[in-house]
Amino acid sequence: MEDAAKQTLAKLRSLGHRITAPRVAVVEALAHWTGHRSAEEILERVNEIHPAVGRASVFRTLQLLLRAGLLISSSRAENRTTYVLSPSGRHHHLVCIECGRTVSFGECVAEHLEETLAKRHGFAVSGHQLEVFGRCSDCSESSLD
Amino acid sequence: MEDAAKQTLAKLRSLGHRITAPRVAVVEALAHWTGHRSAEEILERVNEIHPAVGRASVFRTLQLLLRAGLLISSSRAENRTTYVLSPSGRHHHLVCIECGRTVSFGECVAEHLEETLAKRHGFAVSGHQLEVFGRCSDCSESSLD
DNA sequence: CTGTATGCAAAGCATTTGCATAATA
DNA sequence: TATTATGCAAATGCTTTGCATACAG
Repeated sequence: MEDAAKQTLAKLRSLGHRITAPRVAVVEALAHWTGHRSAEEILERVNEIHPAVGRASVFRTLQLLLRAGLLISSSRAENRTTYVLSPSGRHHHLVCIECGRTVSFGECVAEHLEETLAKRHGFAVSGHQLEVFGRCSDCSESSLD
Repeated sequence: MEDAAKQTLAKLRSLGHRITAPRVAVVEALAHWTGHRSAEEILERVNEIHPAVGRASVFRTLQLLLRAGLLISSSRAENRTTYVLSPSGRHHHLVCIECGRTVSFGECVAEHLEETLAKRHGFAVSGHQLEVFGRCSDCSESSLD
């Protein structure tokens, strides 16, 4: 099993949640990719291996992971929400505002900020997401509408 | 009219889009707030002054502003997408992963990153959003489910 | 055992779309 | 005047929910 999947499941368990087959399946599906995926894509992949897992469980698991700070979501791509597993709670990517294509990158410039903000606003910070918007090379070539 | 609204409309016009009453209404509604708002809230405010403006125009205008890089969206709050006007294309905020409350902040740590990423990935960068996730003070007090 | 999680299918809703009409530049 | 934008209302899906059943701990 991928490392990210192990970490994620371990953290889920430590929060008192049960480790069930559907949850393992969703986490493994997510861990198989590096970029953002829609709930539908995740369901499809889960069903290839566990046809019995229902749509509802996928959505419930995504919500659980989101609340646990183990998953990052974005609404820019097309018209659906997309998700990336992130045991560290941090994610950084470029998003094309035209076609929704996303490209992840590693530079993290906000780690020290988390502490400052946590103190200032009384938040228990669990992570962050940096989204850089723009047009990808393909979309830049076409007209701006 | 707020400054942000003027800037936004000017940029829209310069991109070749027509300045219509519904668009002005949406932009003014957005400029009236500092935080994220849902499409429904925007529609309500617009209709208080321009009852004739329809839901579809609000959504179409939001999409237009998004593509023009003048608006930032987030999908964390509750189950709806929320929007903030941002003529600069940049936005930074804290989001509570439990109740969706958002708090904006000014520190920008990504400006120099935009250039690097633009070159490396061939993106025409138009802005960015930094979302810091966590539990707000109220939600930290309640159990973690 | 007991409380949690699941699957199914139907319900709920935010968002989009088609089309005739109206308004901008 | 030619185009672009609008309103209406219905259609479209994504996401959520109720409930009886199955399962983790």
